Amino acid sequence: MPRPKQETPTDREMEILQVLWEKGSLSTRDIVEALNQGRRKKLAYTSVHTILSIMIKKGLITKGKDSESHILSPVHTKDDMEAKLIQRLKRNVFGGSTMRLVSRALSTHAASDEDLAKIKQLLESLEENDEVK
Amino acid sequence: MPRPKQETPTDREMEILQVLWEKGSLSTRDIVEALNQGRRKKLAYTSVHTILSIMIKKGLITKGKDSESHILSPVHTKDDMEAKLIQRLKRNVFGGSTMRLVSRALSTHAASDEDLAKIKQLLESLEENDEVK
DNA sequence: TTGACATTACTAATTAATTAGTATATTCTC
DNA sequence: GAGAATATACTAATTAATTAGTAATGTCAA
Repeated sequence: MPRPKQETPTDREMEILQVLWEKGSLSTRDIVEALNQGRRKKLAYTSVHTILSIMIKKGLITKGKDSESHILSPVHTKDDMEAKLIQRLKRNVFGGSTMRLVSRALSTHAASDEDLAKIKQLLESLEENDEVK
Repeated sequence: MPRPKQETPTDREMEILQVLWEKGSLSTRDIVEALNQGRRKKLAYTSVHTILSIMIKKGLITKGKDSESHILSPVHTKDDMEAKLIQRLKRNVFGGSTMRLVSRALSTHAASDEDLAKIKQLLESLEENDEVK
């Protein structure tokens, strides 16, 4: 058996999704231009097109109806995808522990004071909700 | 150009590294057995061997000297690898923001009260260190 | 030492991902 | 509408990852 189909986006696919989440639904041409913005080695239109085809097959993006049939939109929201990818890292690397993941993230690269404050706020609100799992 | 060489471990490679970090240096046979522990579909010895060869080439694991030439050990510590993978996710998905990553991790799947307390403690210590970015 | 068994190396097959060239279809301009 | 320009589809080539079979090597007991 060969490599299994990857349900989560690859790096390149992620890059494309980021563009779509930021700018909304776009044509292939627009996506290519956004990707090549400030990039040493430009990607060929056709290369991007191939990846987009794969992403459609995977269900990561979808074509518009009728006259917008060449406009591409993300299927999942950015939030959902972020959650899914965190979930994956948590499972594969941190033995399913959110706590371990967060600790590592914080101790490796300290955030700014502001950020720490925000995280604290978030913690407070979580405690208020009494969201025990 | 084809797909770029992946510097970070794949899922299967990660699984092997987890075994090595937990049990220390092991022979191929021991790794195979640990992997197949409680697994519906067992992996063939040779399949694991091939992956181990790739991992050696990548510099993820290394062979012992002389009489231990068939004993395999991880090159990087678990902590280092965790940090590297978090870094990667942060860059590819969260625009490089630790804050956004941690927020998503916490809001998606709430940790237990104990865990929240531990994270709070961690935040305190970070603030004490005055470790700004 | 020689045969049995276990370990390791080599080879192969399959699919995913990435890149891009060529061909076809569509659209816009004159 | 014909020709040019642009957009999309089809095809292809290359490498990584995953799986595993077969060959070669090493080890140990009789």
